[in-house]
Amino acid sequence: MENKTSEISFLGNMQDREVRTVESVGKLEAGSSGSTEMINKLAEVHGKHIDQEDQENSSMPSSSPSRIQVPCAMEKNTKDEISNSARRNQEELLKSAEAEMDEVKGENERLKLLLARIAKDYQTLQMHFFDILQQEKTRYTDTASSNQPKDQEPEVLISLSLGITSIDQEVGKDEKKNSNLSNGRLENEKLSSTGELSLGLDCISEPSSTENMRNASSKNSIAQELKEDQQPTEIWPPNKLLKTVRSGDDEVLEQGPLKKTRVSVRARCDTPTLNDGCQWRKYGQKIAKGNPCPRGYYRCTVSPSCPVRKQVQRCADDMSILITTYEGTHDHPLPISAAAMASTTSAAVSMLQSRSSSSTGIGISASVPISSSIATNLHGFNFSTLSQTSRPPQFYIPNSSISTSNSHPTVTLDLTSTAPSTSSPLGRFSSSFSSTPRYSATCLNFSSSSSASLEPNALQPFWHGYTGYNNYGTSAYNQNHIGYLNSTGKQPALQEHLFQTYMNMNQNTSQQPFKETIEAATKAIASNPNFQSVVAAALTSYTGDGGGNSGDQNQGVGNSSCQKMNWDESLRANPLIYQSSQNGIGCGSSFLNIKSSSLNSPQQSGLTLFPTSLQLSAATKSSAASAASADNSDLLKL
DNA sequence: CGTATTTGACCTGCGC
DNA sequence: GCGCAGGTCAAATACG
Repeated sequence: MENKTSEISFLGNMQDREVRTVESVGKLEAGSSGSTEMINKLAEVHGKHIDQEDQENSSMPSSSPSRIQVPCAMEKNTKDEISNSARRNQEELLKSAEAEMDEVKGENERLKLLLARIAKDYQTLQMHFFDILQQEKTRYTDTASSNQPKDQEPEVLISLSLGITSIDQEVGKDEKKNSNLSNGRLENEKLSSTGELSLGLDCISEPSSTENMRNASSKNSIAQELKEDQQPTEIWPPNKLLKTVRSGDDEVLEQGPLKKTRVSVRARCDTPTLNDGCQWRKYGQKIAKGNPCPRGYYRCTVSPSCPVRKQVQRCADDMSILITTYEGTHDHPLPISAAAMASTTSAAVSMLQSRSSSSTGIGISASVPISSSIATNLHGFNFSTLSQTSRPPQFYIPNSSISTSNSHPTVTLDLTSTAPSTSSPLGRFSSSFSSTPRYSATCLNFSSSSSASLEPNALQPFWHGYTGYNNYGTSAYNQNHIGYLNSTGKQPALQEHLFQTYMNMNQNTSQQPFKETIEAATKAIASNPNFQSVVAAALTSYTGDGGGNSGDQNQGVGNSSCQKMNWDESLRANPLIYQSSQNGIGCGSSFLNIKSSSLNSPQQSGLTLFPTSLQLSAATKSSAASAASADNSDLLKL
C-alpha cells in the first residue's frame, strides 16, 4: 500500500506539474500577444475548451485554475505595441511550453497506467491473501476434527498439505543417480541427516505452520508411521514422540530417531557468515575431512530454546563460496530479512519432499522458484512450511538443486550463479555423493537460469514480507541484526586467514568482466552487505513506526530475547499477522516450479501437495528470459 | 564483568 | 568391536 500511495503521490505531483505548465502558458499568452488560436489549442490539449467569447469578453480572471483567461483589452494593446521579433520569441516559448506539456501529459498517462497496474496487482494479492487465510482456516477445521485427535490444543492446526513424502522408495535409485553425478563439490557438506527441515517463520505454536512442519517431517516417519497423526519434527529431544504442540511454548516439535532434512546454501560471500536474519552463537568448530577450512557450528540464539542450527564452511574448491547448511525449525518469529527467505527454502524442502513422495523420482531435474531476496540479498534463510494454497510469485535461483540423500534429504541452493556455464550444477552437487557413498542421493538439478531472471521481481519478496510483518518491528530488527553482524564480524582465525588469503590471491584474477549488466548488478547487490539495511530503511520509510521494536539497533544477542518477546507478544496479540507470518504467506513464499528437463516423474504427489503452485514447464537452464517471463506470469497468476 | 568465541574432550553413528 | 568422522559440550580464553 505504501508503494501505491507513493505512486499516487508521485502521480499527483505530476498532474500538478501539468496544470502548472498550462497555467504558465496561459499567463504567457495573457501577458503578451498570444493568439486565441494558440490559446484554444492549449486549452484543448489540456482538455479544456475556451470559447472565443470568453476570451474576448472576460476581463476578470476565472476562478477555475484550468481556465485560461486573456484580457481582451490588453491583447489589443499588445498587438499594436509588441514587435514581430518579440512575438516570435514568445511563440517559441509557447511552442516549447506546448512540447513540455505534451511530454508531461504523456508521462501522466504512463503514470496512470502504472498506478492502475499497481492497484490491480495489489487487489490481486489481497484477494490471494484472503483466499489463503480462508483455506488455512478451513484446513485447520478439517484436520483438527478428523486427522488430529491427539491435538487438544485449538492453536494447533494440522495440515498435511506439505511434505507427506516417502523417500524410502527412491533411495536406491537416488544412490545410483548420485554415484553417476558426483564430482566432489559438496564434499564438505554432510548430507547424512534426514528428516524435516524447517527454518524460519513457522512457529510451532502456529497452527498452520505446525501442520506444515509435520507435513515436512521426514520420509521415514511418514512412510512408516503414516497412521500416526503426530509427526515429531524435532530431533534433539531424541526418540520422543510428539504429543501436542502448544501455542506460545518454547517447546519444539519432537520426533522419533529421525534426522532432519537440511538445506544447504551455497553463496559467494566475503563475510564470515551469511546474514540470514537470525542471530547465531557459535558452539563448535571442526576440521571436516577434505576441506582445509574448518566448519563452524552455530545455533540460533534468538530464542533460548530454538533448535535451529547451521553449519558454515567455505568451499574447498572455491573459498569465495560459503556453504551454509541449515537444520531445524525456529520456534520463534523471524525478522523480515529471514522471513523473506523462508518461502524459498521451504519451497526447496517442499520440492524435495514432493519429489520424495513419488515412487518414480529417479534423477529428477527440476527448477525451484526461489525468492529473489536470496539472490539479491543473501541475508535470510528460513525454512517455513508453506500453505499449499498460497501462490506467491516465483523466482528462480541459478544453480540451485535439491539432493535427497539416502534417508537424508538435503536441499542445496546454489547462489553462486556468476558463471553457470563454467560448471554444471548437476555435476557440482553430485560430487559429495560419490565421496560419501552412504549418502547416495538423487540430485535434483534446478535450472540454472541466470541471475538476470531475478531482476524483474527483485524486491517482490520484500513487498510481501512487509505485508506480513507490518506490525513486526522489522526495521528495528533488521538494523539490529546488521549491527550485530558488524560488531561481531569475528571469524575463526584459520578460516578467515584462508579466506583472506584466497581473496587476496584472486582479487586481481577473479574480476572477470560480466557479460550482462543485469547479472553484474544482481551480483553486486547480492554481495553488498548494506543492501539489507537499504531495504530495511526503505521499508521503514514506508511503514514509519512499524512496530514496537524500535529499540537499540546495534545491540547484539543481549537484547535479542527482549525483542523476541516483543515480537511474540505482538504477533500473538494479532493472530492474523502472526499466522500469516508463520506461514510465510506474507513473505513472498515461493513455490516449486518443476521444469521439464529429465523430469521423470510427473509428481502426482507433488501436485497434490502443491496443487496450485507446482507447474510443469519446459524452461531451459540457460533461458533467463524465459525464466523472467515465467516469473512475471506467475506474478500475474496471483 | 558479562558475553561470545575458541578448542580440546567427549559422544554418537556408521562402515568395516 | 574397532576406528573414523561428524557433531556437541563445556571449560578456557578473548573481547568490549
